[in-house]
Amino acid sequence: MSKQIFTTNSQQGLIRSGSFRTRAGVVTTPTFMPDGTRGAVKSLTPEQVASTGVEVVLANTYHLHLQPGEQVIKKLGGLHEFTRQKLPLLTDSGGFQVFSLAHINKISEDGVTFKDPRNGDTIFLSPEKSIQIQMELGADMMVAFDDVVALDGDKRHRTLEAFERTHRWLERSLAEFQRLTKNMSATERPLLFGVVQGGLDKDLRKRSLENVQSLPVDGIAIGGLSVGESREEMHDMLNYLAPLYTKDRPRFLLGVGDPIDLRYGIEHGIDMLDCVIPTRNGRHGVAWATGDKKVHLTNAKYINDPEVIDPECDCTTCLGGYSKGFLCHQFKVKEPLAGALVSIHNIRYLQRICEEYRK
RNA sequence: GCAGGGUUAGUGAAGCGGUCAAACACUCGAGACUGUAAAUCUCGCGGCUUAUGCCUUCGUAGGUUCGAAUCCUACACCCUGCA
Repeated sequence: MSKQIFTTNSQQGLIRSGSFRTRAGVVTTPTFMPDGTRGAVKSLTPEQVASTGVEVVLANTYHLHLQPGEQVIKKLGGLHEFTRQKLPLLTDSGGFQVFSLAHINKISEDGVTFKDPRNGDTIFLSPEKSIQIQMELGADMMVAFDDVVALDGDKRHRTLEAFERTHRWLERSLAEFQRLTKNMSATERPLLFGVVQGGLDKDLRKRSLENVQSLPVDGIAIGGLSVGESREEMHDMLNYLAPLYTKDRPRFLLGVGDPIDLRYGIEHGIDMLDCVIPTRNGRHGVAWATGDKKVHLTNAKYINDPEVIDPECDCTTCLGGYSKGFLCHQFKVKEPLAGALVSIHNIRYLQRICEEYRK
């Protein structure tokens, strides 16, 4: 049933480079995708985002549904028109909020009831609802609504339950997706990613992957990692899954983006990754420099430093000549420009890593 | 000149006889952050440091007391009334 979506350009062992088509343009892989949760990559204009060379930007169903609501965005022309972002847009399903807001949600087979942490409003998300919202938003790529389990505490016992529920929810997500796209042409139809769960249980992970790959979804998303487990545990799982992927569809590792993990993922067959860390760290004054060295720009030692963050970097911040001294000062006086400049640098740092694997 | 009020660690500001190296906030120093409840959070912030440890601090100098940042005296400076 599933057709060939992904075109491989080169393959070296488990590492592959290629491309696939979305209705908003072609995506080259491996690729890093910054998170624009509320419709903006925090503090950056679409032009600044584009300057980093990234090809896809994320947005979030949960957040945009809460505010301003998908109907508002639809009225204002859809996500692209609304956010002025021309790059292909991928919306996350809200599944991650099942995990991150676990203390204020209630999961049932039908879906998840959240308490809005801002004002206490009750909001309900289900597989169907999530797909409907993503469709209304106008996403080019969407993710099925899944059930994510934390891996660092006493919740691991939920792994089996979440694994099973994620599959039932995927079938519902897919059915809703097919219902809403049945009249669309191939060129206007968005893409749907199914999510693999299973925690740190290899047998569950394998069955989950086989299940997702057996369905006519357009892409395979690996979820439920980087949620509290150790780096070794995460890498072990990525290594285990690597030979099990089919070649016909893009593989998206959800939420992973530390340079070390990014490389590990790509070297184990991953095509796409998203992560908040380059922008969050950027706003918090932490930049990466060649060798994955962390530069804490707020450190007192940088206040007189005339050098750019990384002389080998080709981002607009480094090419623009912004010194560590300038950035240090702007962070200390809480000027938002500093966070924006370092976010650009960090996103570019990750995208450059991806580009190295495309050769 | 007379009468009040005040002077606490980098800053502001609690404390008003023992449990005070001294609340709290900020500044400052360091760190964390992986499908963003995150321009957030954590730790440290007199000195020595392994410390439930020692030493030096609460305008200055004396005094009372077993014990003082806290009470008394003098002095210095600041603020407010009356002249």
